Amino acid sequence: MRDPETTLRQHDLPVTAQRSAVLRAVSRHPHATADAIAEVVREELGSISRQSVYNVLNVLTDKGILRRIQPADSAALYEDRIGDNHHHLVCRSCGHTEDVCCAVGAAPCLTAHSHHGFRIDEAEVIYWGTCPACQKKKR
Amino acid sequence: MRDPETTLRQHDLPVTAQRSAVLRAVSRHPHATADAIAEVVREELGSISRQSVYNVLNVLTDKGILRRIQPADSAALYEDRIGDNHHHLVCRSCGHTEDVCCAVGAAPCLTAHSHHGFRIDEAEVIYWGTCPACQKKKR
DNA sequence: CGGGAGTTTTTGACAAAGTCCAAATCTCGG
DNA sequence: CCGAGATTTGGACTTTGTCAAAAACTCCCG
Repeated sequence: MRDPETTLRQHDLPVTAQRSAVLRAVSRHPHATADAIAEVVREELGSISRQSVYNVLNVLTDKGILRRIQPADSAALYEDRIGDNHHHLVCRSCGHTEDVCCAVGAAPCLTAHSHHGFRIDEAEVIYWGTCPACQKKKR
Repeated sequence: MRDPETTLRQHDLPVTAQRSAVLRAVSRHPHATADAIAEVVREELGSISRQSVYNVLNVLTDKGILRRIQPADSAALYEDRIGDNHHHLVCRSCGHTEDVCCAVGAAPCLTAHSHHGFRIDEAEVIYWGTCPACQKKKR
């Protein structure tokens, strides 16, 4: 992603230190929670209010600059990588999350078509499992 | 599903009024929240504590008698129908949820196989869209 | 460069959904 | 019918997030 200030201006958003720092934090820590992002931003700026982190994340998500994912049993996670319709792989025991491109090219069952009269606009896929580190621990 | 008492005994769980009533409530109201289930149970039993509803739902979910789904921006929902790997269709504006059998038989991209060293045990799919009722309202 | 209108940020209260814990109650085998 | 062990209850607490009003800031414009 290009630098935060340019990104903000392209979307007609006033540039503020908080917004730039949040963007940088998300970019460097994909799949971080709002709380984790706040901590990273504090290292850069010294301080930021909890509410501002939420304000910024909400605005950026609404504008389509960030993507929010909300796996079960976890706070919302944010990521930088948008527009490529990738999915996620989440570890049941530690929550570690990784990106996954759909294994099968066209993914026929995920095409947005109509069912039950619904107008479908997105198919969200989460693969649940156990990450390598947690597999080791259990043994 | 067979009657609640039989189901409980089959899983070596002591039969209690609360458990039976919760099972009946979920069976008759698929995709209900813990709160909604509590209300239904109160109509049957007169009262039940919030904590008991959670206790029962957790035990039943752990035993595999119920399935819990947790769509973004919603409390957890519970359902009766398990073991057939169906997916869900959720309305973005009213939250209404319906079951969907995977449109394509074998759903190749959802087969549990390994990625990044993860041991994958489930692929969860949520289709997001607008239900017929909400489509009408917007026009 | 300075002023001001309109946004953002901050602070602090509040809300929803669950969990934790200890005491009271209930279930079920003997 | 008894008692050990499991379940239910009530109340406090936690986490994640939102609301609202006041203070601070951004950026346009002269």
